[in-house]
Amino acid sequence: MNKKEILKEFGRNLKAERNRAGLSQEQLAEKIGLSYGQVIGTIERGEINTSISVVIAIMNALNIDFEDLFDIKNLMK
Amino acid sequence: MNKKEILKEFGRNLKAERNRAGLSQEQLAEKIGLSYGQVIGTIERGEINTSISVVIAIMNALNIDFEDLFDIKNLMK
DNA sequence: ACTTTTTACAATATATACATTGTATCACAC
DNA sequence: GTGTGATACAATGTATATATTGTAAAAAGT
Repeated sequence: MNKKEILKEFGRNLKAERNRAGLSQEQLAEKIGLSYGQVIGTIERGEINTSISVVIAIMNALNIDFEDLFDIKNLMK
Repeated sequence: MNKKEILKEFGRNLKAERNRAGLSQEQLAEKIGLSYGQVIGTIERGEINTSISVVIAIMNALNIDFEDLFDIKNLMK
């Protein structure tokens, strides 16, 4: 699994989890301290390789684990 | 736990896991496709907020889990 | 003591994430 | 059909991670 694929799957998972939590991109952005919801959009589309601190903030905000965002079994391939 | 503390603990854990694997900063950098070992040094000192793809590459290279690098219980506080 | 390896630290250049604003489209409610 | 909220997408500026090279010091081995 290459970097681009990892980021795309991360984006898909994030979108699903965010919707499950009933939050808009804007609401999630505010919750984790990002200035604007557009950033969440770019992450969900797999366009940017965001920082570990943002990922952790997302995990906290949505109350989910690393495994909910990244499929470990696939990562190792 | 704020961002700076998270990055510092991440750095400490990374250093411990890297030593456990018997790799130098330089060797780990090469293994995960970073150009130079200095970058590993800055991560271990908690100076930079690196990308999720680098963290995943580290997990693969050292054959460890997210929990080995970040203490989930503390992150939530 | 000497050599070798590893790590720390500094400086500069480049790539890219993030901030900010604006526009357009889509979906849904009314 | 109109209005409203959510998302996609573009452009520009700023902040920061990474690339690259160099020097120094600390650590480890001989």
